[in-house]
Amino acid sequence: MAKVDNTSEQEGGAIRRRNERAILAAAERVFARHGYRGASLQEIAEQAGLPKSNVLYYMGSKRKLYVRLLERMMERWNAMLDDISPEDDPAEVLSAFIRSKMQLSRTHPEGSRLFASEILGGAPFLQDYLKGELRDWVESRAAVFREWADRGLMDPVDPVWLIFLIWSTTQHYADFEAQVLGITGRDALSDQDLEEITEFLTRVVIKGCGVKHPAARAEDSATLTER
Amino acid sequence: MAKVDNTSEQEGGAIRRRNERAILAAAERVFARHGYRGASLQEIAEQAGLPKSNVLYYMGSKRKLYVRLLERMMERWNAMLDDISPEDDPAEVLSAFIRSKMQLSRTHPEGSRLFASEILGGAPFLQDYLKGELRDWVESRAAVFREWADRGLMDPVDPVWLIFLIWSTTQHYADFEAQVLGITGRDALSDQDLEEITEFLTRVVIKGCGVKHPAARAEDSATLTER
DNA sequence: GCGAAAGCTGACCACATGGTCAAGAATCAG
DNA sequence: CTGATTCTTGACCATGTGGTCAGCTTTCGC
Repeated sequence: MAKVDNTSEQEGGAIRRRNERAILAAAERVFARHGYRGASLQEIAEQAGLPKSNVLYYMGSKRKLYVRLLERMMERWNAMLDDISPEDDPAEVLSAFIRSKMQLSRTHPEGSRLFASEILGGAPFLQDYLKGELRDWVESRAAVFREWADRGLMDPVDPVWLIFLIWSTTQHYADFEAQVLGITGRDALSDQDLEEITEFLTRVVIKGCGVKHPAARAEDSATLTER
Repeated sequence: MAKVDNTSEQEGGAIRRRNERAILAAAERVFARHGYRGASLQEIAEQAGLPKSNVLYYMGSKRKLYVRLLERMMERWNAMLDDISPEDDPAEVLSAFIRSKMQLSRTHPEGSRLFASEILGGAPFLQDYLKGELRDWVESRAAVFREWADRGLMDPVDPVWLIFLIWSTTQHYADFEAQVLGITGRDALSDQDLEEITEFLTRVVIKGCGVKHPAARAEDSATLTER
């Protein structure tokens, strides 16, 4: 029957792993570009350098392949969701937040676009994730932001809108890459551009939300116990 | 032959206008949700309450229908691109900029998503527009922003990144509506929510870019000749 | 009222789609 | 070496796709 349970990551022989990698990479590109419906297994197979039957053999179905890609992307996303506490320095947390999200757009643009395409289509596969895990995560962060505001460490802005601001601005450089390149007249954004943008966003967010003394972390955490 | 040149807007009889409206509205929804390839004329026809043949009769082809929708959206976009000059008050211009873009997301979410889907797919139909008209428009605005920075009316931020920030944050509430609703746990965003978000974004942008006294426009333009 | 133009639409076409399957080829554990 | 498992793939299928077309009805100017 040749069925394989996809529970583990490192399962299967070398051949399987190699082919699955090729398929997943190709599929991510094609799904990102054309959406779930618009993507065709034929095109994915061609970009992976395999016959269509082979794609079905490894992935089972178009739906399973798509879901697997989404899950992989959510894992990447979760990987950067380190917890924070009200004791942390707001400036540093926000800065790290923007930087890591920006790097996700940089290192996995296709995955970002895949995610965007899914949401754009009404999130038929991710609805539960959005209303569950992700919502909880946002709420927990929002609570910390509010605490900071209460302590006078930043302006009392709505934390959720702030998170959306950071998500949208960083995601923009992956999702709207074609627009960014067309308007700036470049072939690609350099590492330097990305660094510049990251600094710009960080600056606007921190200054715009009235975050206090961005470089006073060491003092703060040191004085915490003293007070 | 019953061919019609699409050059003018108000052409055709009442029947034609009514059916075209229904088709365009349905097509905008379907294209926005599934992308160009993923959308089917069958589904568009059903949502418009017409047989598929009728859609082809009015629109000629899937491609022409899609292009027409994009052009309509670009017209809406252009409609809010009133010119600005370095003499204007930065705070007021940026505020109006954010507000009008936010309203576009509000009044035409499907159109916004259609546009997003096109860009996400690499802008195969809009490349020329991006590299031409839109780029020029951005450049002209950027020049004004730089002038403001030179005059000390705002921080010397890169105007292009600032424009992208505004675009992405406002567009977000149309394109990622599913995510926003899922996370906030609402059925829809109210007018009040939108107003709140608009004020938040305006505040962060203006404060974050160090724009001087937002409400001092009259003075400024008055004192300009005196100095 | 009449003729022309516009509107309508089911039947149809070539082609692409996701998916199945059977039969052979390659690999690998013992 | 051998038997079993994994891998490979072309042929095939039902269904859906964008698009054409002929023939019909409706509308409208005169």
